[in-house]
Amino acid sequence: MRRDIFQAIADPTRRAIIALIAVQAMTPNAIATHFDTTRQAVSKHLRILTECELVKATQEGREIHYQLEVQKMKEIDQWLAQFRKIWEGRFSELDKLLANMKTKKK
Amino acid sequence: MRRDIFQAIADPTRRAIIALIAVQAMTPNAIATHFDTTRQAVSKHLRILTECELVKATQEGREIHYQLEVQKMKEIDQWLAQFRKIWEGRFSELDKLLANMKTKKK
DNA sequence: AATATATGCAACCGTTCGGTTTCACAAACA
DNA sequence: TGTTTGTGAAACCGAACGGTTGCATATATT
Repeated sequence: MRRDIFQAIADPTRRAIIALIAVQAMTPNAIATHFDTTRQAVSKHLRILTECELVKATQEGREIHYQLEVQKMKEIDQWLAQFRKIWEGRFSELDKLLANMKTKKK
Repeated sequence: MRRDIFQAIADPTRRAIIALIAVQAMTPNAIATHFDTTRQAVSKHLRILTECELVKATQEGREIHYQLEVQKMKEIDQWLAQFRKIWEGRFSELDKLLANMKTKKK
């Protein structure tokens, strides 16, 4: 089991769950009504999301409320940061040209 | 085959390849030397990255140069945007409180 | 022309994934 | 106390994943 954030958000259902509970904490049953699968399948997704700490569970009687750990989402943002430099900056055009020249020179 | 960006970046080797060619375009052979797998395995990764248009191939004689399609990376950024609102804004604390109250009220 | 180099593709293999069905268990309710 | 409700865990299944080995092909090099 790899179980890192990137593997967690790879599944479209899981991304939808994340978006759902980002608004407000929800129980597995409530979440499941939004999808075309069994409650158990949703439960498995929640387990994966919990394992990589993207989601936090809070028991309340017999109900369990799952809520998004927004902080963890920052890790994706941090990984993206290195590329943001490229697509934002003037960097892009000039340096890509230089890179290509260096390659062709050989 | 799902083959969307999120599935593409789920694999750590693929993320490493992306980071590598972000700096400058590279051939499959050159890329493969950076990893502990066969050239063919890298080739398969490149195929997946190409299919979801994260990477662009340019033939040059018998060599093929793969280069990152930085634009495509923005799509991840765009998906992340909805959560950035939450983790950045004052939004977070107050609204999470309200969301919880609304849940408990029932 | 013969050989070496750069590459992709197909077949195969063990593992993981995402789903279902069945069961177990604790909390709430009658 | 018996029943309903909310939930997780286990066993199973077909599909996809990530890797390897072997082969085919086109371009360079000798």
